[in-house]
Amino acid sequence: MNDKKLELKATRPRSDKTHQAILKAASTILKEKGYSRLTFEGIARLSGAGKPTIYRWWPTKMAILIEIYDKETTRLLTIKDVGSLKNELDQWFSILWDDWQNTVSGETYRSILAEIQSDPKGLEFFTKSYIPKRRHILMQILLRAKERGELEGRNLEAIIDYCCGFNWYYLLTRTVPSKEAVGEVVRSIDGR
Amino acid sequence: MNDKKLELKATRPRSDKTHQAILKAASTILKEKGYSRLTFEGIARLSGAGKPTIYRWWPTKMAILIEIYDKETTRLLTIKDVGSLKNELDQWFSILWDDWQNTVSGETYRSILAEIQSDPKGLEFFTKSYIPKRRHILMQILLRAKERGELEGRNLEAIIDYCCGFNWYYLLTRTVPSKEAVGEVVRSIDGR
Amino acid sequence: MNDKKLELKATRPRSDKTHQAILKAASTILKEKGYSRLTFEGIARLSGAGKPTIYRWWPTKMAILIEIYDKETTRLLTIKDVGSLKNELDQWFSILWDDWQNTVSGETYRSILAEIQSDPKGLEFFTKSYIPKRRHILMQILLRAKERGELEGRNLEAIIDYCCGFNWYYLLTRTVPSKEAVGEVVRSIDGR
Amino acid sequence: MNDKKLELKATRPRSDKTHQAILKAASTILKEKGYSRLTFEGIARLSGAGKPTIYRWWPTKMAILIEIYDKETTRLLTIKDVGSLKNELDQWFSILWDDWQNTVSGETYRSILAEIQSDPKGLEFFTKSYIPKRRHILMQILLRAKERGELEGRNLEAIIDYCCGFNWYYLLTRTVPSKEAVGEVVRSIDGR
DNA sequence: ATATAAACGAGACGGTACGTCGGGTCTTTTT
DNA sequence: AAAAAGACCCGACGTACCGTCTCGTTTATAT
Repeated sequence: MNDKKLELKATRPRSDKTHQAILKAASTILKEKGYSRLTFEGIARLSGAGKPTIYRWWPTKMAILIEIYDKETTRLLTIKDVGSLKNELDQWFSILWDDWQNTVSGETYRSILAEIQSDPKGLEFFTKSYIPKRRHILMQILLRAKERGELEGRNLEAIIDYCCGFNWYYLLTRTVPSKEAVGEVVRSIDGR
Repeated sequence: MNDKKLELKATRPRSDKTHQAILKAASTILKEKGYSRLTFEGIARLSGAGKPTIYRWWPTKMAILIEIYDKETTRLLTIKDVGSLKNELDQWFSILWDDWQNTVSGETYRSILAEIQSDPKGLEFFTKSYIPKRRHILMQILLRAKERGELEGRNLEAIIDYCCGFNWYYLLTRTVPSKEAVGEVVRSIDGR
Repeated sequence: MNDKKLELKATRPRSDKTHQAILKAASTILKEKGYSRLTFEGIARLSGAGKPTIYRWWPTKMAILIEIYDKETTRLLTIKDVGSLKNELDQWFSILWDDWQNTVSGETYRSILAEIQSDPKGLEFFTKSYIPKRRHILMQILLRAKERGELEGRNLEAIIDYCCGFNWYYLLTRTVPSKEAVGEVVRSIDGR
Repeated sequence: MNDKKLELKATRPRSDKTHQAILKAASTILKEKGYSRLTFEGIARLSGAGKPTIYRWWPTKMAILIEIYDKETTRLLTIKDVGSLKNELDQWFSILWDDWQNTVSGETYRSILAEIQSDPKGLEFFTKSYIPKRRHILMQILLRAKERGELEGRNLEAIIDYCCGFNWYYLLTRTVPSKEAVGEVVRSIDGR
């Protein structure tokens, strides 16, 4: 992937302009029309790219969605150690929902969850390659807490399951959790 | 709806045979081909019914899915008071996952969650009319616990949120929660 | 085909308006843009019909071409017995080329000949079912001459071959035979 | 074209290997898949050449077809004077059909005829530059006969028209003329 | 028993989108 | 400077479903 430059070929390079135009178009459609109107046809129309060009680089809708999502959410990858489980969890929820609410990333993630219900390969990729990366962030928070002596005897994976599930529940019903609701989840983890 | 009998007309009644054939066909397709292959066209083909007949009674896919789901899950509506929060929660998780795993209801519920991502009216109906009924079951369990003096100062709605979310998380990734994972969730509710 | 009415089915009848609109559109495109621009896509666009509707009734381009051609050329089916081989042949050539030049039928027939070069089923249909009908007209002229004692010992099928071939040669090169050229062919048949 | 060598430049010469590979590939596809599968894309794939290379040297499919056809049919250019119109015509038909049947040239010529129906420039080239060369062969036969006193008052061009037409008729319907059919044509020319 | 009106199967219809093939052109590196 | 090769935009392919429509047939009341 990163050693592409090593296998030099005499060939026209991929057009970055087109690449960006396609992502932009997809993202725009998601924002303005929503997932149900996100079609390869429409992306091609709006971006000015040809359908075959899109299929060449993103064989499934999932692939496009993932790339859009990744562009918007690099912030999440680092939750600073602030010495308190509660604070770090609050920060995690806060950053996540700030993103999901204020950018297209919420609609994008919702779309990914819909998409994997009808695309087995997408499901495979998402659960095997994508989710772990994102669970990892939360796991680090929990492990730091453990080092501090908290979370004795707790099943950290299960905690992550219901934390994520909590978020998915709101996302999929197009609602936003109240501070109190988030507070309850955090309390259920750090035992008050 | 219920006063249909009052406006008597000389008219042919709805055919129950066709009604059942359509539900059967939809359910079969869900089981054998999955959500992505569940189409009105296919249901009509398999059931022998005409497409307009299906549209007359179920204007959206959601309507069919809900009816299929309801047929399979009446059991869930009653969790007996066994005097222990932990036991009742265990029972709730156990019955739910037993259903989802061993009948078509898991695939059906998963399909509903996918469907509401692209059907605003379906989302409206599901969140306003359907989810409350199902949250109610869990709420009763929690309220019974509260009467026993447990769950002091807890946000019961939020607890239900992450309980359901936990289930959705597994359902949508086509996995099944381990006993340990369920145990962790239960523990997080009843505080060990 | 003609006893369709006997096997009555309760179904929406084929829309004649659409049927005619499609033929009209195809014919217009042929006339204005030529065979190379005759596409199902374009016919659908111009006629306002859906592509599937067109494919339902005319599985190949050939089928449309044949129907267009038939609409324009019923005149040819009857060459009157005027008592003279030469006169009847002249009449045949004259009517045929009058049609081919002044209506879309020339372009249509040319298109058919191009089409059968890449559509084996079209070729099969055209040679087995269509050409014979049209050769028959010429054959009747020759048989009438034979009854009058002309064309002794001649291979009538071969005569038809080169008569038709002569016409195809001009049609395919987008030229029109001169009177002298037609005269020469006629002379070669009736032996001056 | 021939003074290319005069404008010597530090330039890479056209690769004859590639040139031959392209013709070979085109010819192979014609033989094995037929005209409808003869595409620039496919030729590039099979020959290993890039599409632009092919377009540089053969701007249209016609150009490739002509070059393939020419490679196979140099024999035809000389029909010996054997002192008899009938014999020379027989020889002409015989050599032509022997070629068309036993090499890829029949499929090639058929393809050219299809191609000119959708390529105006190809038609122009074919009728103006190519057909005359081939008609010339037949014309020489007829002129020799005329010198011998035959074909008095006949329109030689028209005779060539229907001779060629006769051949095209069979070629385009993927049939082969019988000896009797050819005999009839020859008889119609030399008047028995 | 008979008229009536909705329910029904069948499937045609105008559409949208699918995923793919091929046509020509462009841009880059290699020779 | 030509060759080579893959990327590109584009148009069309033939198919699957969508949701609506128009048919002729069936059938349980309501007269």
